[in-house]
Formats: sequence, C-alpha cells, structure tokens
Amino acid sequence: MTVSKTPEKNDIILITGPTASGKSRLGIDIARQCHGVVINADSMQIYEVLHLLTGQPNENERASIPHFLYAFVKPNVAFSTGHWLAAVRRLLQNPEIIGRTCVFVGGTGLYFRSLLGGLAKIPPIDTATHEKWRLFLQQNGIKSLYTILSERDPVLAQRLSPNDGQRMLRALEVLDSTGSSIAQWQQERREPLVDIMCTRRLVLAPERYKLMAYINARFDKIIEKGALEEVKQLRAMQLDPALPIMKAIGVRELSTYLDGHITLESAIEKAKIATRRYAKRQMTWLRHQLDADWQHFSSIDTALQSFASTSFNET
RNA sequence: ACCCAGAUAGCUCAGUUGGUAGAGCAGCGGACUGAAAAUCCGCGUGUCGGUGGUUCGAUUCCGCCUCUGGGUG
Repeated sequence: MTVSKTPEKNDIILITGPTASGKSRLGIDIARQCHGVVINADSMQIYEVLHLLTGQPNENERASIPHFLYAFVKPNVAFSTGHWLAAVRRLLQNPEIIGRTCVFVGGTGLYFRSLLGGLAKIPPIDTATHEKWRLFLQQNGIKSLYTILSERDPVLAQRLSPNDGQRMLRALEVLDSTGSSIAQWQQERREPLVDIMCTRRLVLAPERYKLMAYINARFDKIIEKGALEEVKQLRAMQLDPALPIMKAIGVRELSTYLDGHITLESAIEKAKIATRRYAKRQMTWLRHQLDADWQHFSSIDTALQSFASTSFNET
C-alpha cells in the first residue's frame, strides 16, 4: 500500500533538534492540538532499556497521547536505520493511526533523511561476511583494512578517511556480499517513504548557552531518578560492548564509576561533556544537512505559536 | 609581621641559557546515505599578575606592589 499523500488525510509533522532541547514536549503539544500520534525518530529511545538515560517520554507523557516506536527493541539487537524505516513502513499501515497526524520526534538526523529521501536498496548482509571484516580489522589493524579497501574499491577509499573503520567495514561487507560498490548502491534512485511535500518540518534549537544548561540539569535529574540503577541492570545482561545500546551516552561513564575507577561526581561531569559534544554534532547536522524548508525555532513557545497560527493547508 | 614557593590559554601545567610561548583536558568549526547518542576530519582561543629598572629587545634578569599556598612567630 502507498502512504496517503493527501495532507487532509495523513498529515505528517517532523520535529528534530539537539538533545535536551525540549522537542519531546513540543511533539506532544503539537500532537495533542491536532489529534495526532507521536512516532519516535531517535536511535536510542527505541530500546526497551535505559528509559531515563536515553530520555524516553515518561509514563504520564505516554499516557496523554499515543506514542509509537519507543522502547520496543531488545537491547541485544543491533538496530539500524533500515530496521527503523521498515518499522515506520509497517506502522503507517496500522489502522490505529490511519487518518491521524503523525508527529515524528527525534534527534537522529539520518532517520529523517531516510524517511524523506529513502534508503539505498542494499540487501541485508549475511552474518558471516559481516563478522569476517570486523575480525579482520581486529586482527590486522586499520591500515591493512584501508589497503584492502584501496585495492578493491578505490573510489570509496578515496572518499573515506583511512581511520574511519566503521565506514570502511560497511563498504567492504557490501562489496563482498553484493558484488558491487556501496557507491553504486548509493547512487541508485531511492523511494522516499513519505512525500516531503506533505510534511511540516520543525527544528527546535535553543541558544547554545541555554541548551548547555538544559543538558546539565537533565543529567542531574535522571541521576536523581535512578539512571545508575539502569546502568547496573544493563551491565547485568553482560551484552557485547560493541552493541549500539552500549554506546548510549552515560553508559561508559557511569560504568567506569561502578567499576570504582572514578568518582560519581567525575562520571557525571564526563557524561555531561559527552552529551554536550553530541549536541554540537547534532547542531552541525541541523545547520548543513537539512534542506532550507525546515522552520527553525529557539523555544517551544515560539514554535507552538507559529504552529497554531498557520494551519497545515496553508503551508 | 617575617621567611619560602607560586602567579603563563576556560582548567591543570610545561617552557623560553633574554628575540612576545605549547601540551593535556575543556572549547570551537566541519564531514556524514543501513552501528548515527555511531564514526571520522580540522582549529590554540594568551596584555605570560601589576608596575618600575637593566637591555637594541623582558613573559624570562633585578626592585617594589598585589594575590594564592606553605612555614616561623
């Protein structure tokens, strides 16, 4: 089935912004105003663990308006953009949301890009190939990996940094498993999942000094509410440290404290620093990777005002 | 009050046998097409506490002052 492309039937609102900007609250307020639902576009809030640490909406918020694609993935799963897009595709066919405004909220820029621009149709990589290259990197080092990539896919080698292990691995496993370069796959025409013309796009980006204050305050708050307990539980699962969930900001820092290597105070400070850097990367993305049609706001209130004063059909 | 040791980047410090200075951390800018809270690239941001003196030239040597540690009374 194709997603409804008539605005009056299935309006789509996209809301993004750096971490701790308040975009979740904005999303809920907007969804409430237009009898909509909130759909998660955040790569960490999909997991059914670390509710506090990843900033998932709390029970009250979730009770006030339907939320989808939150806390639905087991922590031992290496989720990806492709998985998320597939989940969205299924969700948009869900009778529960047909005809309702879909408010996508999240800080994962790549998710929004895949939603609006589609994703290359690269078939899934078999586990053996996937593991093979990771093992190769582990055993032979990044220089050898780059040498191999230069021989087998010079175009991509040219494009990547010789230190970008993650992208080199992806390039090699795609080449290995499909027989053609990832560059070729990426050039092919892709089908967007939603029609960009049927969307309203908002960016919530508070001034930097305010955002820093929000980040610090939020981390203190989630520590108070029990973030350490979440990390303890996660550690008890003894998961592969390479899994995405293990890279959630705060996990490493609080683990170092739990192992007794640093003080809690210092762990908290390090986690805040990591969050600030993340926010900075997000802001760089928002500045350069989004097209010009996104509306930027620095506060929830100004965003809401603007939203209330223009109905969907006028945009 | 006296003696000693300090005062250099946002922080912790190094250094200049006299030619206006550099590390770590923090910070800032950027890239990004199936791990994206990931991964990668780039950038020192400075009245060298103040003020006089010696000197062609002082952050560096000398005097005085201020402040901060430590010690003696």
